[in-house]
Parts: sequence; structure tokens; C-alpha cells
Amino acid sequence: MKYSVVVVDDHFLLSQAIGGLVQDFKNFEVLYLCSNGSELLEKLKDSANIPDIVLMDIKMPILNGIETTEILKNKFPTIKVLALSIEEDEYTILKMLRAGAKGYLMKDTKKDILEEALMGLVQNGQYYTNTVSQILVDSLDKDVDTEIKPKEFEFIKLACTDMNYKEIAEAMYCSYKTVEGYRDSLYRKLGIRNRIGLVLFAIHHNLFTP
Amino acid sequence: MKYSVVVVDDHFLLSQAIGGLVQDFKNFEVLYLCSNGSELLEKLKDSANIPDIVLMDIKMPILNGIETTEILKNKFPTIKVLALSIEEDEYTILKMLRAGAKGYLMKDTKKDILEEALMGLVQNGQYYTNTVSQILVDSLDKDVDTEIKPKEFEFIKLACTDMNYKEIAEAMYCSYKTVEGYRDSLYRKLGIRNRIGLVLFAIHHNLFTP
DNA sequence: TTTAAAAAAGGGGGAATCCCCCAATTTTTA
DNA sequence: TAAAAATTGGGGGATTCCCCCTTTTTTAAA
Repeated sequence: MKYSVVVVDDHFLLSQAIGGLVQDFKNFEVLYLCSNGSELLEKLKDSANIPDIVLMDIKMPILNGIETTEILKNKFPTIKVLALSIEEDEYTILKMLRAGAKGYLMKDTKKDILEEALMGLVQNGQYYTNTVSQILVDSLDKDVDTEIKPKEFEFIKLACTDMNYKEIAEAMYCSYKTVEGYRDSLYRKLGIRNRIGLVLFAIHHNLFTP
Repeated sequence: MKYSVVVVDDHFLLSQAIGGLVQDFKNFEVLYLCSNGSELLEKLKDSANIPDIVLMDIKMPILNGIETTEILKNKFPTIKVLALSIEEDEYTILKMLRAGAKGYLMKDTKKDILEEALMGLVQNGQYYTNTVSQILVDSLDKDVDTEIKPKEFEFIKLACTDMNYKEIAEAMYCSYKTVEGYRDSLYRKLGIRNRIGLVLFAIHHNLFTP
């Protein structure tokens, strides 16, 4: 009996191709492919469509990988999610693991590693590369004072547009000075010195997708 | 006799997988895979390694797809390049086509289309989707006064860091006022109003990769 | 439940930077 | 040699940055 695998990725070519790779593995077979999270949830309404493993991309339209994994954790706890992302980013990996992913494969993954990871998932319930383990260790002492608050998060997204602070204040229904407060607080705790730095930070940590 | 195909992409999983798809096509076979442009050029030094078609990613480390295609056009004019990119972007597509690519496939491409495109390349020497044709038509009247000059291009890349204009001027070995000139000229012809807008423009048009 | 501490929101003011107009000079191109 | 383009510059208003501060609200602890 082979373990069933579902690939969720909005890049048709990639999901089709990954499906092909998985189909070659002797212990695994592809159940079906989805192009985003909500399509997967739709499929899962039929209990015949519940796979052992979901290979999940993170950046997807409509319902992204983190949100989808969160939902799966609650509604289908038997399904193991393996994150499979083009971009490697500490923040994103952490968010994905917190959401319930049992492993995370980077873009430089080779075919053998994919099979090894799938076997790790069914045998040990997880598969963590050295990189991911290191990130987990690093995150222990780091995330405490670097936590970004909801209002600051909202500010960051607006700061990543060409609006000036006066306009941002109007958009956030608060005073200009409050907006400056969010900015200064972020500059201090993120160690950046101007708005370009903030935009770059936001992009690198997937707080904002251009 | 099958047509030989080389896949150039820094995403191992993707290139391996695309290679698998191509291998399934009855008229095509994979010669080898490369992870960036300079690796391809190294391979091509041996004349036994010259393929009929190169499937080329655009964003790659060391030597990107546009630069690589430009070199191929001069040194190996018999090789047909099919751009195969995750991101779809007018500017990038145009640059890739100007560099000599004979076609461009978007991320939502399905397996059949890939085969169709490969056949188009060997039979007609090109394969253009409707989207690409439309972009070509649009570009005719648009690109004239929107051309970005080399110095401006250099400025853009520095403007996408947290340096201020004084520092950028030092980095470019010119006066502060010259830098302001580049900035103002770009703002005018790109229709943007501040530096964040410039950064966003640069990202959207792949002039700068965060 | 009261109290103390922490966080959020708002504010003043000054220095630095950014934006945008104009003009002069030098270099390149036709 | 004249025209076009690139470079440099002045000046000034707008915006951003970065300190200082007070008031209000939320949270946590005694």
C-alpha cells in the first residue's frame, strides 16, 4: 500500500512536475493536484480525497499555505503538511511551522531529499533539515522583543506604498503623530534607519509581497 | 531523432521536474540540466553539449536569463531559447525577447502547452502566446521615452538600498546634484512621486531583486 | 479589587533628507 | 559648429527622521 500525496501549488508546471517525481517513488502516489488552499478544502469534503501527506506551497492566491495549514491542523489532524517553498525566509518558515507544518523543503532540494523527507514524515511524523532546526533554535531568544504588533503590521503594509505619512494616518484613522510612533518603534526594534530599509525588511520577511 | 533540450534554472526541484516532463515528450529529450547561465556557457564549450533548445529561467544567480540569452544569440545562434519564468512582467518579457528568446511561457503553463511550444520552436522557430503578442504590440508606442539609461539604472539599484542620496553620490563618483538629476528624471518619466514608488517600480519590473 | 506597570496614542520641535523648480557649465552627438 | 544631452549647482518648501514629552487605555500583579 502506497502513501497518498496531494500537491498544492499555484504554479501548474511545478505542481505537475512535482507530482511526476512523487509518482516515481515506490512508496508514494499522487492522489490529485490543487492550485490553492481553498481548492484543497473543497476536495477534502469527500473523505475519499483525504491524503496522508500534503505538499504545500506557501505563496498562493485566495488561500495561502499558512492559512491552509492552520485549517488542516484543526479539521484534518491526520494529514501531514510538508511545506515546499521557492523562497526561504526565517519568518515565513517559523510561521509555517507554527501553523502546523511537519517540515520545510527549500528551493535547492533534490529529488532524493524529497523522497527522504516524505519517508521521514510517515515514519517519524516530521522531517527537519539542519537549516530549519537552526532557525528554530535561533528563534527562541530572538522573537521576544522583535514581535511586530497588529497596528505596526498594518502600518508596514501602507509604508510599502508611495503614500506619505499624512495619507497613511488618514488611512489608519489615527493622527500623524501616532503613525510616527509606529515608525520610530519599528525602526528601533528592527535596526533600520529609513523607510526604504523598512520596505526591504518587509519584503525579505514576506510581510509584504510586491 | 529527438530534439535535444537543456533546462537552465536555479531551482533544482523545478529543473529536475521540467526535465522529467520533457523526457516524456516523444520528440524531445533532455541533454542535461544547469542551475545558472555561466554553468551553461561552461558546458557549451564542448560541442557535443550544444542543444536544439534551451528552456531558460530569468531570475538566476551569477548570470541571469537575459544576459545569458544575449550571449547565446551571438555565440550560438542555432540554439533556440524558450523563456520559462515564474513571474510574468511586461518589462522582463520585453527584455528577454529583445535578448533573443523565441518564446515565453508563463507560470500557469500546462504540460501540453509546453510540448506545443517546443514543437512551435522547432517547426516555426518561435512560439508566442496571445499575451506575449499583445505585449509586443503595446510596446511599440510606449517604450520610446520610457527608456532607462545605464546611469539611471545604476542609480535605481542604489536607491533600492537604505543609502541616502549623499551616500549614493559617493558610490557613483558624482555630485549630489547629479544624483538628484537622475532621480527627478526617473520620477518624471516613470510617473512616480517618491523613492518608495521607485523601489516598487524596480521590483515590479525586475530591475532589482530583493 | 485596587494599584502599579506597561502599552498605545498623541504632541513639539529641530535637524536631516527629500522633492522640485530653475539656471549654468561641460560633454557628446549630429 | 550647432544642437542635444549630461552634469553640476542654488534655493526653498515638503517630508522624513529622531529626539524629547504627556495623557489615556490596557494589562498584570498584589
